[in-house]
Amino acid sequence: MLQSELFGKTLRESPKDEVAKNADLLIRGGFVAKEIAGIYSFLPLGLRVLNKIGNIIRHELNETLAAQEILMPALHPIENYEKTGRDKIDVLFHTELASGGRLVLGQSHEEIVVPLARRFVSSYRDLPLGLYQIQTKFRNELRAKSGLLRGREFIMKDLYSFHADEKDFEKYYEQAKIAYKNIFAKVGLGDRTYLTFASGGTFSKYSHEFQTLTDAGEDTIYLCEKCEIGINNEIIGEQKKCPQCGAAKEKLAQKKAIEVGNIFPLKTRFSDAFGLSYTDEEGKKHPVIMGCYGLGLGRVMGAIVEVHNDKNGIIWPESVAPYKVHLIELRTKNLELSDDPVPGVAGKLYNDLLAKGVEVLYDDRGDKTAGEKFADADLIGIPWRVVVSEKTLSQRMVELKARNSGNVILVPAQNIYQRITNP
RNA sequence: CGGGCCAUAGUGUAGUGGUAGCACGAGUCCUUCGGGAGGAUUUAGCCCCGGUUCAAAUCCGGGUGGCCCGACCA
Repeated sequence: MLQSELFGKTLRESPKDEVAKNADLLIRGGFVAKEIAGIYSFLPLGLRVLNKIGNIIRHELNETLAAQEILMPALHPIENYEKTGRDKIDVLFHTELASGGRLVLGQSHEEIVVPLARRFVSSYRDLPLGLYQIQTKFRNELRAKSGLLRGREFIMKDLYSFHADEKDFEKYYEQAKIAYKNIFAKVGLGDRTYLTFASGGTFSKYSHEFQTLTDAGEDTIYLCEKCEIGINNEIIGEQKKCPQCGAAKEKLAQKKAIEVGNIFPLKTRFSDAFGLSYTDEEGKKHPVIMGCYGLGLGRVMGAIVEVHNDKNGIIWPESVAPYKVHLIELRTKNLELSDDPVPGVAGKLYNDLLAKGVEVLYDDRGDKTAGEKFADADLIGIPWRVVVSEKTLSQRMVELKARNSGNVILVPAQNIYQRITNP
């Protein structure tokens, strides 16, 4: 992508109405733009990050959980919610059809996916089944806050699993923990995201959250260093100890964290409500056992920014960075463009990297000073910065800088690919 | 939903009753250009409604919106 043509611009100053670091950096870097509180547009850079996160999730759910991706509607008939008693949930947005039918905007999709599954699931042979989607959710939060961390409209992955019995469900649930662990590791949050015990509500003793440690988080968890798990405030309040090893509350470390995902057993709560059942080998009918697994993409993106930044801007983990390489040309002073070797070398490197499948943002802007380009590169936070200038070309080299370590080396242009693929 | 702070140009700000200013951005020109360059010139603004006053960005009332704290968060 030529940066001269990129939609969105960096801002020199922090927006005055954003305190949250994630919103500040994402807005200044040109990743997102705020529409109203808790509702953001994703610009080209931000969308690329969001899609990277989404594809990591897809890969993991497809491979580890054999789940299948679908896409369900955002508009839901309220009748389905009346069947489950969730029509009274206060975060629901309500609307209606021109013909008068009442609708709600989806905040979760049990009321859609269960009737959907009922159309096709009738035998034990149809189970187990995992269905997921990545889709916009709507929650009429009383207070949106913390930038992308708590929005009123947000992209979420929601997975629903269907099982013949408890045992099969539990097996899948444990696999889901592994899949989630893999996902958070891949997006660069692995070292500070903890499986956390939370209340199971009415249908189970526990559910589990995935909590990323950050002071920007709105939850308080208790960390058991020994078990490497967290315990949610509501659980610790009841039990005063680690549910896994029994360590006393006083031995646990109190931390601020943001809930980036959750998984929980639904048992038969929704299958009962919609009559979702199957017939076993002996012709007997049983309710389907369900689990539900959520993961907020925007929230993950915000959490990554909260965790990976310095005073100059974002430091994207390579797996989710909008581009792998930020190629910067610094044109030579006192030379006509046609006499300047810099754009030619930079342009060739750009095309060579593209041909090898490397994602490159090419800062070809001719009217920006070096300082401005470097400041933008730091802010945007692409992992590898490559500078082509009169100075580097005088040594027949280009400069390679790692955003995370700050290490700078001079290498021949043709060695860049090898350097960034085997650093 | 309770409480607090706030609302001036695309962004950040100054202006506390008397002609709305500055910086950045954006446009044009010149000189610059390896860490947010300099000069010239142009562009663009008082959230909305009502009230007080000769006169309101400024004071008062009511909206709307934003941020923060709390409550809430299947």
